[in-house]
Amino acid sequence: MSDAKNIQSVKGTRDFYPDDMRLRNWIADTWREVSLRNGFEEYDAPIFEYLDLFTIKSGDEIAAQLFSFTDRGGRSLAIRPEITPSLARMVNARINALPRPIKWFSVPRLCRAENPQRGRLREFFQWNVDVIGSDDVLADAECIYTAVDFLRQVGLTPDDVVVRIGSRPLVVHKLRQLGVAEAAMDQALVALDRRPKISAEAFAEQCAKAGLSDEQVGAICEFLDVPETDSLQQVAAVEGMDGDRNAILQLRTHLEAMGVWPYCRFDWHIVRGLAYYTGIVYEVFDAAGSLRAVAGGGRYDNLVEVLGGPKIGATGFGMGDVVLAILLKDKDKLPHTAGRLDYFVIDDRECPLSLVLQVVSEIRKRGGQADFSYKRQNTGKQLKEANRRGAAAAVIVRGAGKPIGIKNLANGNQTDQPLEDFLSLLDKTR
RNA sequence: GUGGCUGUAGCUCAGUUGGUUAGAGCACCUGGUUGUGGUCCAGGGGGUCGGGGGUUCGAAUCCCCUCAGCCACCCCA
Repeated sequence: MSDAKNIQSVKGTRDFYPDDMRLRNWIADTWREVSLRNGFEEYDAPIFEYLDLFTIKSGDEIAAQLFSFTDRGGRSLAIRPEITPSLARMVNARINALPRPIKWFSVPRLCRAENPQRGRLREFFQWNVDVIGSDDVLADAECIYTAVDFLRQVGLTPDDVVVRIGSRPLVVHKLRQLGVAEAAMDQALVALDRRPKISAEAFAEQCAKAGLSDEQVGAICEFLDVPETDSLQQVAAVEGMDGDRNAILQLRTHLEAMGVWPYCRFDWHIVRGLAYYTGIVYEVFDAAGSLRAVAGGGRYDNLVEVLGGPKIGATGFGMGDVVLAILLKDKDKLPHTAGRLDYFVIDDRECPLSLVLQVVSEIRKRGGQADFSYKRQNTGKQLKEANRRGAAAAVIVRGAGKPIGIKNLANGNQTDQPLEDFLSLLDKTR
């Protein structure tokens, strides 16, 4: 092995040791629990797809951001950077058979060939929640409610996180009123989306590139910058967009009725960078604003059609595990999980190993988590091992026909009883 | 993909203007304990100083390349 090489994990990837895996499972399990109680059903798709599935929606430049390869049959494939296109593909395939609204969620593992930074890796997990087949703003409200339901469940309060809600049609409408050309619209929105993240000079440059005049930039910024308390009157004053205005007003009414409005606020700066959003959009941030967005989403009524399906309304969001974990750690909301075991079986005195193995097997047969020491050593050592393993209790076996001891390792209390009684108790609590 | 900073045991870090065989705490393992744990005491394993090359009598230390992490761009589905 003189030519042995130390191969490290690939840039932007993570190893999940048992400690890390417990955290990952806790996050994913909580995502599932919240999804299910909000009426969403789980789906999944292949981890790689035809490259075209991803480029159709977002253009060829996106190809630089994903891991693509050619298989032995010459097919251009890519590891999924998001799951929404797969979702659209799956929904399209059975569009006439699925009862609507389609409320689905997934916890896919995704890969993007980006440069890793704090809160951004090349491989990560993302909770996706979508409602397809409804134009009603109730669908948007349900998605936002589900996101907040999760945040609340893990102990985050309105002091910790905020859902900033915007409306693309509102901003587009305003830009039209200001005389911005349709052709410049997408670029203008991209500039506005970046505004909080870049310098004033860079923003001016972006706007100039989009063909906006200084007057137009000044007017739209003035419109976006109003205090949140005035945002509703502001919407009411806008003319000629009744449907989208009503959606905004109803959204707030629904979220108030569901009791999650304290987590939310209108913020017209939120327009999302991607072109395919068509309605209400939102992003979840930490209150201090020191991290990237924890989650983001909105309505995308054209996407299913673009991917070869009927024109059908859709809305949803994604929440990544990386920023979320950082936020939870900052806020001291991570669960203190430890390796756990129900019983650690110990042999006392001259108890034969075969009896220990029998007891272990009987406990396991009844669904109890049980383990034992591979070493035949004194009771003290075995108890030490039991403690190290995080066992709730030690089962001390003394010999055939003799009572066993059940020692609670948290408080040291020990009770003796016949093995049969112990096992039948396990049967009952099973 | 571009630039800046960083890189010493599993973890947190020492390591003095380059100078013997690179250290500490925690963690891990073993023993003290023919026998009821967490404490304590003693001992031990584990690092080619991220990797490669160069300068030098001599490199963890200086130089170059590379890999990775963090940060700023790009991008953010």
